[in-house]
Amino acid sequence: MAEESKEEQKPSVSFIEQFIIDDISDGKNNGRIHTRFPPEPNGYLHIGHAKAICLDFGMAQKYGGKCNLRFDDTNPVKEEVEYIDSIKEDIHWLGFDWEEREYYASDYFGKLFEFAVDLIKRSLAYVDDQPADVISAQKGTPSQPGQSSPFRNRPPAESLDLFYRMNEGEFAEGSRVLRARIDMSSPNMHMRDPIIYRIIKAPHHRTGENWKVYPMYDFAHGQSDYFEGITHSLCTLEFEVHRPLYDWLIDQLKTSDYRPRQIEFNRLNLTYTIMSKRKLLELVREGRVSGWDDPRMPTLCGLRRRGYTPESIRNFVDMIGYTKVEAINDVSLLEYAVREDLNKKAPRVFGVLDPLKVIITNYPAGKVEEMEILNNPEDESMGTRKVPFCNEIYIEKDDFMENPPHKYFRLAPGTEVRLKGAYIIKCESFRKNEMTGMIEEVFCTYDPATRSGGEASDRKVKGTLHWVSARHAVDAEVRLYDRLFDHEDPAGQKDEDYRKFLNPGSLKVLSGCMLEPSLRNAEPLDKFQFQRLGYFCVDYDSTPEQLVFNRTVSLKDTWAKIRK
RNA sequence: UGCUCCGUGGUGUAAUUGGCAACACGUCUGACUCUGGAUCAGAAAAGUUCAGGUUCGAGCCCUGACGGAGCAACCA
Repeated sequence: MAEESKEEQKPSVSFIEQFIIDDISDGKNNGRIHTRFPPEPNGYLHIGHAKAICLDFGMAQKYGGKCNLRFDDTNPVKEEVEYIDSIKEDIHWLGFDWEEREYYASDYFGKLFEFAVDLIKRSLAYVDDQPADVISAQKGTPSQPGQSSPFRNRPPAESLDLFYRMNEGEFAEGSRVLRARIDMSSPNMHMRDPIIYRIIKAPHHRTGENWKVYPMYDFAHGQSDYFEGITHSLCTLEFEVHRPLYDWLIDQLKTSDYRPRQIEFNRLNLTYTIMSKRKLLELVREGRVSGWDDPRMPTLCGLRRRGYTPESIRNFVDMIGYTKVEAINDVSLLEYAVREDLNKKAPRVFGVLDPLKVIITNYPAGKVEEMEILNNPEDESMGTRKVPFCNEIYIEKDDFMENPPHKYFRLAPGTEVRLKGAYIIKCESFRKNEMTGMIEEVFCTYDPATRSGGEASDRKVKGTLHWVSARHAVDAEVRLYDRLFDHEDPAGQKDEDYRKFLNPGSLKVLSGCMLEPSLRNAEPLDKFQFQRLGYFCVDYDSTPEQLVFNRTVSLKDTWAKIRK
């Protein structure tokens, strides 16, 4: 009888979703839900943005609303068109769409200017002629109240005249600003007559030379929300202290019951990486990574190149949730999310990264058999493929040991292993290079009765190895990636530069890897599981002549643990 | 020595309008397997930062400590 409560168990919703549900039931904004994703076009999107995107678009989808894409382009000196296309591409790749609602804060420069003029006329804003350092000093400190500017009570007509002339280009950058007239002794620094307009003479990527004054974030964001009819303006925790200003400005602007509401949630932090756009840019500029889409980067283009799927990122974001706690999430959860997704989707193939030649002495030298092998045991509808087998194959170097330790299940002198999808082989002898001591070739015999599916194929052996026909294998370069940093929280160490924690072994390039021939025509971003090794995807650098694979993530290796 | 926010197993999140703490990752163990890595089963692990208070009963409410984060850019 305890059954009923179990199935009634509702999936819990985040505090933000609860706010939305409450707002709908309270009839706020006529029950409309309208969100926006507002990136500043000054860098590439990273997985932290994915968390915001999934929320903004996800809430709109779930509650029958809309989500706008809005570029927050209020600072022409920091922003570049280059980033706009990449941002749009990444959002689409993640699986979301803003339809025709692609907006720019710069679309509202005219309306924003009018609103500023209105505030001046109502004595709620004034032009301040003081330099930045003086204004800053007068603001006081978080624990001491600020002091009024001598221009605070300037007559509106005078401010108005000056404001127009600022926009004509008459004054130098930094010589004058427009300030909202709120409360210089507010305990909230953002309410101490915040600067809302400054003079910038650099050309804007969309409005060109039209404007000489540009609104600050606080004066543009909430107002843009208002102009677009946004109901829920979701942003990260550091904007919490801006909310009173957001609300104050909306109060001055609104003419009906409609008003947007700002709600803050915790930003995503991941172990062993950094999320700051500025630092990511440094890594790119200093050549510490190959670019924004280096597969070690937490950027969406980097993750894409690494082999991550949009589904895995969405599932990851779903698992970590939205709260107000400043958390640092474990990358292993992200890795789990890709493995889980790729396990269902990725065809299994054989790839030998560190080849060792095995010669099967009793197998006819000229003979080639086509072994039919399941593409994905998790999903038989993915069918089978033919893999050629002959008397010379490659196996992984660490799948053979001359003097095996206890519990070693792989190939060693006198032992048997199964070659997956083919035969059981027994190691008879091996040849060592006298000079280097390296094992160069292993000689085995096979048991013809043990062919997979054959009469003796159910014979038990301890180990099963992946292999590749030496005569049919295709050569490839394989790039093995590890965490970019070897410290859990590289950016969070006081007095320690994050670069100090760069992991020197974060990229290992392997050449001369041997892959099964079906991989010859693989296209960039095609994803596979190299059996017993991990998930790999084809890199953009790959060509039919020189295949290049990236390791997305390894499989969990318990033998590696036994060894330790 | 101001304001705002936060404090639940190793990590991240849950806990119906207060009813003796759940899920996932990770860790460990076992089973099974033609992936030692798939898969399956199980275990250990917090008594909810601390101290008071209200209550029959508090992780949830109140007070106070302690700890952490953010805020003093003409950045967003």
